[in-house]
Amino acid sequence: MAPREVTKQRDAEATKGRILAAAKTEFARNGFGGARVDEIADRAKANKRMIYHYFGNKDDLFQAVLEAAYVDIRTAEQKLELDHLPPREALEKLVSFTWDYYLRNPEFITLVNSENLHKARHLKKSKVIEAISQKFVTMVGDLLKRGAADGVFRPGIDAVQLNITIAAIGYYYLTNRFTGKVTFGMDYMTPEALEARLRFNMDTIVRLVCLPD
Amino acid sequence: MAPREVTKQRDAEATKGRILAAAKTEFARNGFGGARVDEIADRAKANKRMIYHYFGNKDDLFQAVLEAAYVDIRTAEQKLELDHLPPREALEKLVSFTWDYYLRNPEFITLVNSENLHKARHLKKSKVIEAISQKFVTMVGDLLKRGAADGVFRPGIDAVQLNITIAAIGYYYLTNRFTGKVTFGMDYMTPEALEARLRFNMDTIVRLVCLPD
DNA sequence: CCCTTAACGCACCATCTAGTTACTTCATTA
DNA sequence: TAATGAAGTAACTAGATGGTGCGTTAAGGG
Repeated sequence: MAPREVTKQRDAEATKGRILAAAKTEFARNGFGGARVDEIADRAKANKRMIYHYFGNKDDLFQAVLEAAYVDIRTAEQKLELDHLPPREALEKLVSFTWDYYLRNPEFITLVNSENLHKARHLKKSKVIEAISQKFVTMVGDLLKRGAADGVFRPGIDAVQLNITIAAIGYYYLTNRFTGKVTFGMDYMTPEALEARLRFNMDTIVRLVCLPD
Repeated sequence: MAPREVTKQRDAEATKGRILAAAKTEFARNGFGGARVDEIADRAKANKRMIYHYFGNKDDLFQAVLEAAYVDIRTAEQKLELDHLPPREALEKLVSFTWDYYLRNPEFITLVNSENLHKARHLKKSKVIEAISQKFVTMVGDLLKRGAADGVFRPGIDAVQLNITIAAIGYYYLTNRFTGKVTFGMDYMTPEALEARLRFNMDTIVRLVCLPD
């Protein structure tokens, strides 16, 4: 008889998955220091002992969450297939993808912020991250070369600087929306505000990269 | 006989100042949650009791630190006197000032990050911040109007969006330099890297705002 | 020179928190 | 079906942490 997956009472993979998901939420909400292991256990409907059993300690759990988050965004980026599009459309797709990703995965931003507060001490230990990130830089570098060859992009643009800028103009807007609301008095998250920001960012990048026609 | 300021054994203002400075360092280094009140007391060479005497509790102390930080940057901005310069030079001055301020006041960035993690709950309670921030938006708005009237800036640029972008491209680079080093493999803080980033950012903003000549 | 006020210090508490010990229960397989 | 190992649980600990009670001492006015 086939194993009844549905009503399995003990399922290591499922428990690990629930812990990871709960940890992501808790770490994103409170940062590494502010996150509580007990809270993660409760949210995961798992016993705290299981966290230590599967992940070792709080630091290693955070590292696992962070690695998964990076793998997720880098994987999504690879699926963009920018080389199938004309340069300018590819550039625009990259800008709106980055924006949408941050919007749909708000945990990513907070996790990265927390990790930078700790000087990337978890990410440093990770081995998978560097390789997949390098592929992304290459992808954007290839796009820039192609656009320049086609005479639609300015030549000589640095791929890393451009990547940083595309990330920055979306990321900063979203992560600093709370203090931003106090200082500028505007709601950052209305559909109109979000749309206006994407338009502004698109304009910024196109003016930076494209040659006037 | 004149009071001997030097050898004063009890000095409320001086103690308050040392506590505030120590708190700024500790909060910036570890975030609100990670900061330790005992550590602040030690660093300030003050008794922990004094912190609660002068500032009430940890939250109120953080609020005081944050307010001081915002007052500092907004005051420095007001001293720029952008209206004494031709529009394009004024714009460039604003970009490099923002960059330099973040570089010289790394605590500012970390404090703001921590405050946003907590959804600006301290800044919200503050009364002084909104007013001085509004003055800054007005300053940039006036510059944009003047530049457009002079025919050197594109008309219709939103002052708040521009402010956010100028901040973003510097702020993001600096706050995410640790994870950035792991993912992109470059040292963000060498003099050459810093100079290259400022040049790139200047270019980004000029292309966004100025009309081609 | 005294006396009130405020700066300052010590020792302590209640609570929280990462991590552990010792145990029970289920699933698989020989 | 019995054995074995992994999944899961509850109660606990040691140390940290924000916050206080209460006593002491310096400063400055009268």
